[in-house]
Amino acid sequence: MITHAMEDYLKTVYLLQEGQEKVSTSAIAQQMEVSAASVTGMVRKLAAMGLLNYTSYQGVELTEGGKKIAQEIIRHHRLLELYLVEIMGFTWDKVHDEADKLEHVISEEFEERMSEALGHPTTDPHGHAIPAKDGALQEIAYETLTEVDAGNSVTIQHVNDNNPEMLRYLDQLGILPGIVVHVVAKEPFNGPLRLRIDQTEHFIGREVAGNVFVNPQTI
Amino acid sequence: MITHAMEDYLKTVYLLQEGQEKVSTSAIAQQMEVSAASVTGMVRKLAAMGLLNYTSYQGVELTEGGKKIAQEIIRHHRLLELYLVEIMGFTWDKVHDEADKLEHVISEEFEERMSEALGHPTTDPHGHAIPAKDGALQEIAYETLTEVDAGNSVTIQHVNDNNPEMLRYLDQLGILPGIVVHVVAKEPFNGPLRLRIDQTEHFIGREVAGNVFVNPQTI
DNA sequence: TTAAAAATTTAGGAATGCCTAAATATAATT
DNA sequence: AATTATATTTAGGCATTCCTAAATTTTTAA
Repeated sequence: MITHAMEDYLKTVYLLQEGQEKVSTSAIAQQMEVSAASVTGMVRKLAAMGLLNYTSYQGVELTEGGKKIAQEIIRHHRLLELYLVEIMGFTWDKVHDEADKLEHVISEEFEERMSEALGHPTTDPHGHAIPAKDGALQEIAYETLTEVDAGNSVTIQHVNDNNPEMLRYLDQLGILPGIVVHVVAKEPFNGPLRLRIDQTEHFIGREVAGNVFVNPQTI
Repeated sequence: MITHAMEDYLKTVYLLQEGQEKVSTSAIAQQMEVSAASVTGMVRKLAAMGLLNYTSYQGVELTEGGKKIAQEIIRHHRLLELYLVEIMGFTWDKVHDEADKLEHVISEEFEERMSEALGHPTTDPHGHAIPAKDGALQEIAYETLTEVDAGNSVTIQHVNDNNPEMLRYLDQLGILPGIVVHVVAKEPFNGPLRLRIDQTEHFIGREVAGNVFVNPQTI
């Protein structure tokens, strides 16, 4: 039987797994804000269930079965986020926490009816891809704004969704998925980035910039 | 800290409490499908938290604090049921189970946005009253169809929502809240009831009739 | 009123999921 | 290669929520 906690672990491993193949227990612990010891215990259980492969001290890797469950939960989460914004009128900073709770309890029918109401969407309000039903999610490892050299224009792809305050700030600046941003300059010593969006200039710090993922191609 | 299990206990006690003042542990156990021993344990904990009054062997009674939490959960449940039917297109037999899971995890904002989308409704799809925010729920103890004498007409008030199969059956017959039913006859030895709804006659068993609550007043 | 039946509680235990502290394995550095 | 630092696991515990079986209290009935 899959518990909510197990679903959370599988989701976390799935999202951390992008790029790398093996995920360390400490990375999981940090992401989930639980102790490393707790992760070891849970990972053993999930390995015994065949949902991931685990070798002591070597990290974990999801099996196909584990991936399927993770994708299902991520689909729930992202559909919920979009539904909350588009249909229910939530602001985009509030939906992550709400979706984190709801993702574990909604039925397949609930999922399907949300998808229908939204016209079977493919991205959530923060720009993350919504996995298709039983379809893999292949998110490209975009670079963040901090990595863009001055003088280049980029398109915002997605932003991290777990910090409501930062989301409100980004919304205020108009830094939203799909928007084109020109990086005018980057101040040295981890100084602010000077951005131009639609003739308006903004200065944002490196921490914020590191949470904004962009498409390197200029449009 | 209030857990989901505690919320379920408070909700159950609240609904059982209507009419009587004290609720026995065995009644709670039967309703929740857990052992009587489990109820004793939980009831002690809830009493220690000041959410209900409990005397050994004498049953329990919610305090004002306990009532408030119960009402909140019942409001969630019934708003969810109506939202699922009216906005999301669920059939009325599916919404009870979905609402039972969701009622514990939705935020106050989610509750408020549902209420708004529904125009601040006062009854759910099965005819149960939706408690107002911080408002008491006073459900009159209606009689069931089994108690109506032959020859009388009654208005369906509400139906029990926990048996999907029975709900589909009632829907098929058109036995829905607000509908007027004439009890033509009642066959002896716990035999069927002969009903007339809009010129059409139906025969239903006593078990079903016992789950249909009606208003004794003829309209 | 006393014995039997029913209801309720107590005792002891299991599963889940988290924790801290101590032990051990791996990686990095001199 | 030895030592230090870091990462990971093991051991032992705690809270929650359920269970069964045995003991106790209350109710019912002879």
